[in-house]
Amino acid sequence: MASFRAIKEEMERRIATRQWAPGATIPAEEELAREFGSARATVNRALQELARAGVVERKRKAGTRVALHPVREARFVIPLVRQEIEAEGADYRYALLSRRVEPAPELVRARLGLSGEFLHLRCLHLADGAPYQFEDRWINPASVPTALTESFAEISPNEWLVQNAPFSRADFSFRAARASASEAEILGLPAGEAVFVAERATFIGGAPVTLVRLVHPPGYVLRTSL
Amino acid sequence: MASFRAIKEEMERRIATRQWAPGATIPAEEELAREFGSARATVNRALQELARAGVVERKRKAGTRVALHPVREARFVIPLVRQEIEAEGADYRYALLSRRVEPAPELVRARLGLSGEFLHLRCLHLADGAPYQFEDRWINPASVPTALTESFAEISPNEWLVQNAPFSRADFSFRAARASASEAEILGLPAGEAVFVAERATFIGGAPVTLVRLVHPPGYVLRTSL
DNA sequence: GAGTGGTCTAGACCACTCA
DNA sequence: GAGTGGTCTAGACCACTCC
Repeated sequence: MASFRAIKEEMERRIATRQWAPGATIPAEEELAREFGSARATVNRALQELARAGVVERKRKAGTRVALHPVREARFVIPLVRQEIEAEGADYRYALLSRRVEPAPELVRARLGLSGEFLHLRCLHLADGAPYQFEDRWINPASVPTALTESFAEISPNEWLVQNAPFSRADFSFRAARASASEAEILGLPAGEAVFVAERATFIGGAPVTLVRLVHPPGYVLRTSL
Repeated sequence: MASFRAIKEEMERRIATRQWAPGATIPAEEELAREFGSARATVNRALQELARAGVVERKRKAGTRVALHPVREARFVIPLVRQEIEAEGADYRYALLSRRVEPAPELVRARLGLSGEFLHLRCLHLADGAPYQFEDRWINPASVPTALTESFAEISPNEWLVQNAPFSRADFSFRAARASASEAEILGLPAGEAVFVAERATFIGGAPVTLVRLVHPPGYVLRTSL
């Protein structure tokens, strides 16, 4: 009896020792199942996990090949701003700048694939009194109806949504940009300063939940390790 | 007949509509299998994927609950520059700007925890003839001795290291910055333009391998999804 | 057309954890 | 002890893709 974990480890070993060389096609599932004395489904599970990790590439009919350039994956945590700030030992404060229900602009339609009225929130997160993150958020009332009855005066949309709006898929993007006039004013920066912009769109079962743009002043660093 | 994808989507819908509320325990696999008219293994696969995505939490005997704090981690792939450029259908070119063996400056010592002579490479990656990424790299000859005999005239250190220098740990950081005078010149930008800077330090068994600083002109976006 | 991976089923046993 | 998820099997059919 061989567990799919044991089979996966043995396969990793063969790849590491180049017994299965980069670019080479490895035996078909059925043959491996015979070799390991297991069911094909078990071999299949091991191979699917390796494929997801980028160690092998699979195609029907063509078979399974050892990846030439193993794709490394990194993970990073998505912290609550508050936790991020408090972890640095700084004092966290939150301020709601505006709250409106309004039609989504083109940018939001493009990202979420939906038009109509959204709840639009703008707020500022401060660390020790200094602007740390400007949050510009659009919430889809069809997915999160209760958001319409929440004032967000005391709790940030960030924290509220974590508690009230699960999602199944999220798209992230990160870029550098020059601060717009309004962003510069809100963050207390000279116009055109280099800011770090993170954007996140979340969906639940295909329906858009929220789109948020987070703007950080210079000095902010997103870190991760592997 | 219900596919595990269809079942997963239906489950996401129930969570979205709060038919299954955050924190609530959902029916056991066997019961769901009866309801969907499928095998328990199929329901199990749908639930495992939801659990991996952080949408639900599962414990033996206790059952499956809708997660209160969905998703705390995102993953992103670390592509080779060349693949990144070619994936966009652009023409990739590489140019070595300089290659020297020299003492590590303070910044490198701080990041890698090691002083002494390093191989210092500066190069440029172009997409359709336009600067796409400026790479400033320091390689530890103690960890990668064969790097000293490689000219890097034809192959970028990026690709060469993937093939020749395994690593066991990596630290990443991402930030926005204003381009320095030399960076602006190399990338063909006005001085002070907002650039996206990625930094990566890699280690093998505790010994530093390489430190690289990658600078991208405005317009570059790091994407990931979950 | 044929080979290979993708998925589903029905049943079984195991492992963990709660009461 | 008992309930629930975790995994495995043996067999089947399907879907994609190469030839």
